[in-house]
Amino acid sequence: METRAHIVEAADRLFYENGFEHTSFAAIADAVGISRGNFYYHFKTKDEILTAVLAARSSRTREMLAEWERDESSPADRVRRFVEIVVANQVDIESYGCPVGTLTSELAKLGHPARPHAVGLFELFRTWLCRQFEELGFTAEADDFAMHVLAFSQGVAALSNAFHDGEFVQREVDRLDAWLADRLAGRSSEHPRH
Amino acid sequence: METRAHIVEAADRLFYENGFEHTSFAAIADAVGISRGNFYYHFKTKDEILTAVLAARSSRTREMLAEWERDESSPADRVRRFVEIVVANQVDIESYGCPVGTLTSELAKLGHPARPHAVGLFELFRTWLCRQFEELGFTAEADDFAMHVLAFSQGVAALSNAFHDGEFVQREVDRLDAWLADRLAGRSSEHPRH
DNA sequence: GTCTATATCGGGATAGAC
DNA sequence: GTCTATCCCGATATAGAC
Repeated sequence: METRAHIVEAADRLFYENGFEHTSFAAIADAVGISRGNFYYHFKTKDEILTAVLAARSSRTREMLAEWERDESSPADRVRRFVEIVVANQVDIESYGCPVGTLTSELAKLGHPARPHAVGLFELFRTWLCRQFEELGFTAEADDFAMHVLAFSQGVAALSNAFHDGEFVQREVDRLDAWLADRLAGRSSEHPRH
Repeated sequence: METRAHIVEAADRLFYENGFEHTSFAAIADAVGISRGNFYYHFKTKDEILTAVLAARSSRTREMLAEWERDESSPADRVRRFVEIVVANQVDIESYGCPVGTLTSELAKLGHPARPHAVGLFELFRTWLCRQFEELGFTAEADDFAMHVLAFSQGVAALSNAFHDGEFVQREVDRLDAWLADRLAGRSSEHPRH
């Protein structure tokens, strides 16, 4: 039982670092410390383990978003918390890019049936961000703003991965924070709080 | 002689659509209409053809940027021309993402020695955009602005690939155009807007 | 320059012993 | 549940004929 969780954990990391297709069963088995034969007792096909990894990432993401919702009292701070990911995960992103974006892109090129499942990870962030903006009073623009923040994260991650430039990342974070502050400033004049 | 060019052309397209690692020699040979054996007369290793594809993309990009410089008289229009790529190439981007971003990301995960060569494609756009902003009078912020526009393109491409949403793309293009207009309006003023 | 045939290797997947 | 041994296939790469 515990072995299965170990496999998913190792595969999750290897898929992120080396890509889904490039990661062999041997590499996963090696990382866990079991034989290839034993591996097949837990997962019959490579797609099966991909499904398990996606499910694990999905529940981990849900937990993280719920945690942010508990930690940060204001929706604006929650959005800022999301924006900060590119700084908090900077080391990994510089080496391997965004876990969601790179996997979605790879599965798209492979024409893999699990692609929508990977897009579902994007949707978790999208709807969560959307809700934050709705709570801030942006009923009409909430999804537009959510997608804008999501696009920010993907753009910064892609170039952080290409150029390894921490100052660029910080400048973009500051820029988005300023954009957010502008939205909030414009809103309170037209839609005063409570 | 012409066969070599055909191979590079086919490989370029297949690397973009299906990814570098996923593309087999057989698939390239098939697309060109030659046998696998003949293939090795022109390219000895897979890395060799990748180098040729990167060189082809590099010269094609240089030509495109030079063309934009001839077509558009003002630097601002040239930047807008770049921004419009995500609309002009929307169909391909929805299916395969950005050719530069996805290849750079894949080579990073593979730990491939040609990765810096792929990053060089980003640098072509970066320095070109930087020069446009310099010509607009932004000496200090030119590279910052260039990277911001580049990040925009990567973010939009990634989410366009994930969600296939043309309206999102247009909204982001409009948003960046507005940002650019603000920069241009504030440039000669002492109190620039955000 | 182009072909067919083939060597070699790695990875996904299975069988069966313990 | 875990192991070793093995099958099978696809992919890189080579040899040599035409």
